[in-house]
Amino acid sequence: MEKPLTTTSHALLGLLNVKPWTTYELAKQVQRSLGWFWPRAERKLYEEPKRLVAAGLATATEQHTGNRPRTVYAITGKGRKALRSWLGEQPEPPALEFEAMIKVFFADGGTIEQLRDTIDGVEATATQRMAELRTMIRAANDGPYEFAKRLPINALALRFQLDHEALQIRWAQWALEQISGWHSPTDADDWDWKAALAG
Amino acid sequence: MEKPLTTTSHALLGLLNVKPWTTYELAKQVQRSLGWFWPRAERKLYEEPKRLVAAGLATATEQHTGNRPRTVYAITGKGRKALRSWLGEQPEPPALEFEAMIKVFFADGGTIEQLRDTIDGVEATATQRMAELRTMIRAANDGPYEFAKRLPINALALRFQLDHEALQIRWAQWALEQISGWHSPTDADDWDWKAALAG
DNA sequence: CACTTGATACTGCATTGTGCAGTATCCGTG
DNA sequence: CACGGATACTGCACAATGCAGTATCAAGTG
Repeated sequence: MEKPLTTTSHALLGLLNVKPWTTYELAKQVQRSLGWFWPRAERKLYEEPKRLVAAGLATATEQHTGNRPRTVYAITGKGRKALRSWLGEQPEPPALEFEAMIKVFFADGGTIEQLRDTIDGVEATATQRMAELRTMIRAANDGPYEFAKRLPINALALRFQLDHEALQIRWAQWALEQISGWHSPTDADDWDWKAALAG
Repeated sequence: MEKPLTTTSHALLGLLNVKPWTTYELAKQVQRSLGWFWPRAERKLYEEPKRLVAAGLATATEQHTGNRPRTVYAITGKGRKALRSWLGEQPEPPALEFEAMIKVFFADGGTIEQLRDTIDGVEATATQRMAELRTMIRAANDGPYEFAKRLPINALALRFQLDHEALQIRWAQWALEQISGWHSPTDADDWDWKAALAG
């Protein structure tokens, strides 16, 4: 009995469609690229390819570096077909886990300083992630990229990530400005929340 | 031995800090509000409050509607203190799960039509979610909202959600325009991906 | 040449979280 | 009074995380 493949399975299949990888490379690559919109723990990435092999969608080749073994995974014809078919299915709507926003939403349980710190943190984190993206883009701009064919679709996804981080930065700056006149998280004086939600 | 509380525990504590809820109400409320930035399955929300009670952060009161039992949870003083303390801790960076973006990123495994459909779907989903948010805002604008004190912080979070959906719509429209001249996901002709990532 | 450090290459285990099915009861409407 | 929809849960299989633990290998340092 083969268990139905998950989104994570298909995501890895997509990576294998680019080229063969060792599990370790796969894990690093997911951190670098895929992880921006499909974050998964390293642990998972050591398990998941085995299912692809079990389903005949990939092959595993045992190799050695001296005494240390390693497994190289490659996509099969059946795998390419499964990927093509999956690309035509309706995706799940996006899911955002944003702990800092919980802290904003429940800021009435704490102080205005805590609220300010939380929003500051949002800006700092987004700024840092934006810088990481910029570094990746610079690398692609400079060196001759290994997979030139993938550059256009790569750019589509990167454009979204960039804007996503920029949105957080803009929101945080706006929010800090808004709360600057508040006395507490629940006492916004005569702040016009209706105006804040217009447009 | 009390197990350490999770982010989900604290999120529920935040809700209980607003008012007491039955588990069912809690589950519905999470779908309506908290779920936008901390989505959790209904199943979880029936389990989690028990831990709050075990830790002394909430109380559970058994009630009855005729023969049907129900549990009402309320926050305790210790719970309020735990919430206040948690609000001062560094939150995890945001995590986005965006299946459609995987399909964009690996579009070279399929056809340009699939890519177009995927991007269309992003726009449709975001448009629908935006409409849901607008409905909520209208409701708050009209009726006298039960928790007027929470309106300002509520508006901060809502503003982000609104912009988050708007970003997806704008990105999808932009992406559709970009790919309109492409022959395949890997043949973007002379499309200038560097320009797409500038700014 | 021995030694350290960081990258490579995994596995085990406890726990969180999901999704679906299943089991009731209650209430309003026709 | 039958029926559908809202209320109020539980069980179970499975997905996924996070952390600790176990090695080997390659490069640089003294």
